[in-house]
Amino acid sequence: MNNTRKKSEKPAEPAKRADAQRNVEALLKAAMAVFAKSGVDAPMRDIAEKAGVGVGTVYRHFPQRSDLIAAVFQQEVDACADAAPILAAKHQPFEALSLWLHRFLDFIATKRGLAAALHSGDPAYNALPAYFDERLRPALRELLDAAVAAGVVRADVEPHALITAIASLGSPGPHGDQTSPRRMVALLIDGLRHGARR
Amino acid sequence: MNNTRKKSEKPAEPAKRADAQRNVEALLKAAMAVFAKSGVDAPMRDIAEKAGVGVGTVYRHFPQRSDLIAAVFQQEVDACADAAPILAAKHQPFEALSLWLHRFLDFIATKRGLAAALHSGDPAYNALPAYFDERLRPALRELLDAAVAAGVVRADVEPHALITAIASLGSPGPHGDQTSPRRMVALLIDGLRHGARR
DNA sequence: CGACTAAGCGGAACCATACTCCGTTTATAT
DNA sequence: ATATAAACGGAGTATGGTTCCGCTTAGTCG
Repeated sequence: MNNTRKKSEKPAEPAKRADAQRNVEALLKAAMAVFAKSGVDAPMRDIAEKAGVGVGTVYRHFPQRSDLIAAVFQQEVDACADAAPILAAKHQPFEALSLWLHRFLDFIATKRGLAAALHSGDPAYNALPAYFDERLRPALRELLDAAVAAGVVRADVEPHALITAIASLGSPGPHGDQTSPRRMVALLIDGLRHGARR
Repeated sequence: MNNTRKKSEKPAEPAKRADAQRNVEALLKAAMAVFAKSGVDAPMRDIAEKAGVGVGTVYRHFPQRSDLIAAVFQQEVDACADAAPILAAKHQPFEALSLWLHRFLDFIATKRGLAAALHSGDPAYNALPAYFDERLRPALRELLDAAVAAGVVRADVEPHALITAIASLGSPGPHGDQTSPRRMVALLIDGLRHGARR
């Protein structure tokens, strides 16, 4: 939880100051909370205040609002993807899969307004969907393959399709669906069992 | 093109002044142009200026920005729906269908940011998707039925599904598809011919 | 046709919020 | 302990939404 950097550190980096490091972390945490409560359009001041820093500091680390949003988003995607192997180690294949899908749904549900931001055409978000897919698809594939190997879910479901489906179930969109996303996802998961090898 | 009012006029209306009427029309026209060029987040002042009125006038007729957006949207949906019978009268069934689907695609393509607005959770937009469907589905159904009756397209395609599909092809969304929407729609239309009765 | 009246108009003024700038603070190296 | 440059904070600036109110003018009535 304290370190999301997995890639090799570029030695070119002149080693950030300790307080700067702390502030970046505080900002990400604060932003995550504020975004969840007020949506991604929440005033920057609120985030700065919640993190206990000045707005100047926010802009030092995240020159554009969209940079902050993207950073928070990536952090949460990372957390979600990282949860997959942990669940896989702790549970039976099917249960791990089911738990993770609900975990992913919860993640989507906190994204009030993020879908809107993604659709806004702002080029700052162009890389996000790819990252989204790049991280989550392999995570889900592991879980799915394990469950298929155990013969408890059918083999003809694409990870990407599942992710997309749950994402759209989780965000209320213009389709006016009022049914509980959790129920719908549960239904979807039941569907996975249908036609399993065993 | 000069009259989109189809419903019966409420006699309770105290008859608007002629200049007010003109201004509303000018505003809708200006807003349509500005939205198409700069997206639905375009500054109100720009719209007011383009329409040749003051911002106060905009707010007189459309108290909320979303009211203007909704009005423009409805007007364009009406125009699109009204195009269906005209095309049907002028062309062979398949050609009419194809032309209308492309017409619809063009409509969607001008909606930079509208999808985002719809997803924003603002209750002002809650009624729009229903209106969207209510107007366009019957229009498409006519065209589709005619084409099916002529035996040139398959019979198992739902109007709603087609509308949804084209809408998502037309708006660039987070799926990162870079392929030309026109090409994709053409493909979709070819798909409609597959399995036709004759 | 001219006066009257209120609907309608325009845009200055106000307010909220993104983003910038720069004097001050402070972590770190020597 | 001192130097120094990175980092900080928040006042300041720019932009755009929304309100308010004195002025204009369409429609009416004598």
